[in-house]
Amino acid sequence: MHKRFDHQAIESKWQEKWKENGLYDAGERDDNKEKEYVLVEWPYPSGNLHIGHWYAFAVPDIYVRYKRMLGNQVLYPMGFDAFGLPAENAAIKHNLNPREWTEKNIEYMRSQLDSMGNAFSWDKTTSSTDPEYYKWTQWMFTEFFKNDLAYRGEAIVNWDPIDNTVIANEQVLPDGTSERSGAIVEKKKMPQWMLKITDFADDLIDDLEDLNWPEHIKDAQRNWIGRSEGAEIDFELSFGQKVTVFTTRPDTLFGATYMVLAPEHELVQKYKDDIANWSEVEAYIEASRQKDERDRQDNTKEKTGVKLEGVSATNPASGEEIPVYIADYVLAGYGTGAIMAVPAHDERDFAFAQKFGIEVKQVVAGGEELPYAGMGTLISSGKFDGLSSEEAKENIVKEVGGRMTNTYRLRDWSIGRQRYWGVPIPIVYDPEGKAHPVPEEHLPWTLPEDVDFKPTGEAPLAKSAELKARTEEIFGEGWTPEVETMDTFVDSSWYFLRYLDNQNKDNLVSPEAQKSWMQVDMYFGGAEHTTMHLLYSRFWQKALHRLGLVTHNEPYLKRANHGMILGPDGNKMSKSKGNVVDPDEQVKSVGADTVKLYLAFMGPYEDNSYPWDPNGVVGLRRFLERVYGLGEHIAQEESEEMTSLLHKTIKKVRYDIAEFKFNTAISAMMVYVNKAEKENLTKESYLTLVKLLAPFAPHLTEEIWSVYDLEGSIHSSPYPEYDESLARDKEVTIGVQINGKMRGEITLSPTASEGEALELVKKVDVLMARLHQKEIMKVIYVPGRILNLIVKE
RNA sequence: GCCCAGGUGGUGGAAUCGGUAGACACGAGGGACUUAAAAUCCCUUGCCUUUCAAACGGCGUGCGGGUUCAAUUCCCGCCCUGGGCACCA
Repeated sequence: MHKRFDHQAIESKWQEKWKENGLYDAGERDDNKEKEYVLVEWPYPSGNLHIGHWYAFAVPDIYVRYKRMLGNQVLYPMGFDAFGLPAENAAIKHNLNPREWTEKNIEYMRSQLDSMGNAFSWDKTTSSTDPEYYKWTQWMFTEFFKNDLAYRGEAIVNWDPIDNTVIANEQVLPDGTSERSGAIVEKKKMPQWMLKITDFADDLIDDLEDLNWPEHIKDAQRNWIGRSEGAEIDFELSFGQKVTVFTTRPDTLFGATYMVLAPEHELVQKYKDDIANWSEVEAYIEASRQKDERDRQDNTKEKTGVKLEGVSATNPASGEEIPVYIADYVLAGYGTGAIMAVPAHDERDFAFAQKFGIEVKQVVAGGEELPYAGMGTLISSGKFDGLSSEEAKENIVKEVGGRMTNTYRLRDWSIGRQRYWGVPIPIVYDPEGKAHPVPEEHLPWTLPEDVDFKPTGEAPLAKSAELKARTEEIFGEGWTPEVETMDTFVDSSWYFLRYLDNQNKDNLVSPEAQKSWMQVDMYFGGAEHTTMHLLYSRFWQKALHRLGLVTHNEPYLKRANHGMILGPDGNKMSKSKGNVVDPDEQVKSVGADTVKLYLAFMGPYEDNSYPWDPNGVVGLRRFLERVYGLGEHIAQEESEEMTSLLHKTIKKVRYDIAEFKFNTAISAMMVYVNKAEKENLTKESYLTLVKLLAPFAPHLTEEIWSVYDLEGSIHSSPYPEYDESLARDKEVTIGVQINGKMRGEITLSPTASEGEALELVKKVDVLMARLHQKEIMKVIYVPGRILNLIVKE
């Protein structure tokens, strides 16, 4: 019989008590305890908690509580990533200040987060919009500026015409639309604040080696950074100018029969007087500029380009004169923006050469037909004939005075945003237009309030009289403020540091606090951050480390991505589809413990999506009621099997939590409860079960703990240990195969001998009938696993 | 095209080292209790053949091969789904 409990009364009662006692505060670091820093991605305060937040915060809480009960001092902080466009857009819509809107949301979300009953270290909380937080965001930016890691550069940027702002490469989706607004991204050339993430490209790849991250996440980062190993080689143009190309295949240099410059290549404009067909060339440049990024990247389209009449280049290996083209299949932003084209050994060059009637010269023997892009033996390459591609590479580069080098897909991170609700970039310009960092004494360089922030494409801070006056007052007449704000990914690139020392007025984080808590031991978060947040924050930490501002070179030791909770129909939850599951309603009807337990039970906590099943939730509620009702099965004694099963269960639950396999941990406890209900169990065993369940259902277990009048909180009690000898089976049932087919089973000690096993077979009629008058040729016996009898048919 | 992850009952999933495939939960079917319904309890539930019932029958972890006494697990070749990258030289 299930025993119902009043989850609303129980949950609010314990949540209040825990809060009163500060039970989960991280507190002062106690060096007698091992530390564990568990991080989850801080939420944007949209004003309403959704089921994804539950999945992201309540399930890791199982691990957090488990670690606490193991005796670790655990830091499990929560804060708010509160700058960004939604607040600004909501403020425009409701005609109020983004700060008001944000603060109201934070307050409300805080109460929703409390209803989860998680063991958050609220004493360490912070918010990106708190001036005491963004003061340090700005300070680090000025340090980067002083050390050439932040710079103002003319760059081709991604312009989002809906949000009216620049966005970073990482924020453009593969289909050329904006990750935020969905707008088709336009390319614009404009001055931009950039961070030199490319300086760390090699470190960002190489240091992955030592991280305990899933391989697929590392792969995705390596891919994103896109290191390719090759060489830079100089070609001389007919009017004496040198052009450098990048190639991964210097071994094919003798086969380079033409050269291509990107339409945006600076030399094209510079030497327009030398180009005989300039008007045609100019028209092509204009046309390719008009194409949006999607068209330009569509490699299924026919190649286009224009020959630069009157211009030629010299192949430095063969000495041959070769024609020069501009074509938009060569990208200005990658490599050197110029290529040597080898039609015989590159598919794209081949297609282009076919169309324009350019010579195809094979220099690598290998494939049956051209173009052949593989490696092979060199031919028609002068003194290099007969060498393998690999051998030839460096030799040829040396011969022509080139240099081996790497190039990367990764671009510097553009962080300037032409919007209001963000961290002001702490830069002022002197009357000559030179940029200066705002000195530390004037930080935080506050976000002005006197701004009409409706998006016009122009940065809203430009309209602030206060900011302008402030700048002139501090720096002098004619000085002007920078009016852009920072990408919100900057805010979240270092929040894990501020949590450690959230009250520190003199430093972003003290070395002592870092020594106590760094690095993040376990970082749970969404898969969508693999090439954005995770890459940015690794860069940030490395940049700080290079400047000697932090103690560690990498922020996160271990990482697990989780997936998404889908609507009951299997689709992504959305208001328009009407498939949104409201966690508040669920908490009200079945309770926080049940919601958490259900989310943990759906499947392993990994990058996989699960549909919400309204019936499934009920099953977990039933389980909790059975645990609650199990108190009525308490007896003076219990069977040996019950004791053994308990120890097996403890072993499995401990193992599974450590592996984030919360689903099988729960099912193991279900198995135990199912059996205990049919028999009896001692009070001691019952309370052991309750402790085992405590990380999964913190409210109900605390309630049961108090009913039995036990000291303190269950969540401060030690997690159950198991006795290996009791957890071991005395008897096991194993399968018996005849010629590899399962034909029966026998029950015996896991250490029984082969002879004993064969004796037992004789007692099984079914098996004996099969074996009748047959000779056993071979016996395979794996104790505790299988008995396989090979007979002559 | 390249890189990564995955494909198991009606559903979510389990099988930790190559050793009884389908734990646990949901759903479904049958029964008990009830005036009735809900809740709860008990039984059945991978598929197929034959059967009153069944099995000591056959099949079965995307498909086709292979290794092995034994394969969801290892190897080779495919197909499909999801994710990342992509005119990146």
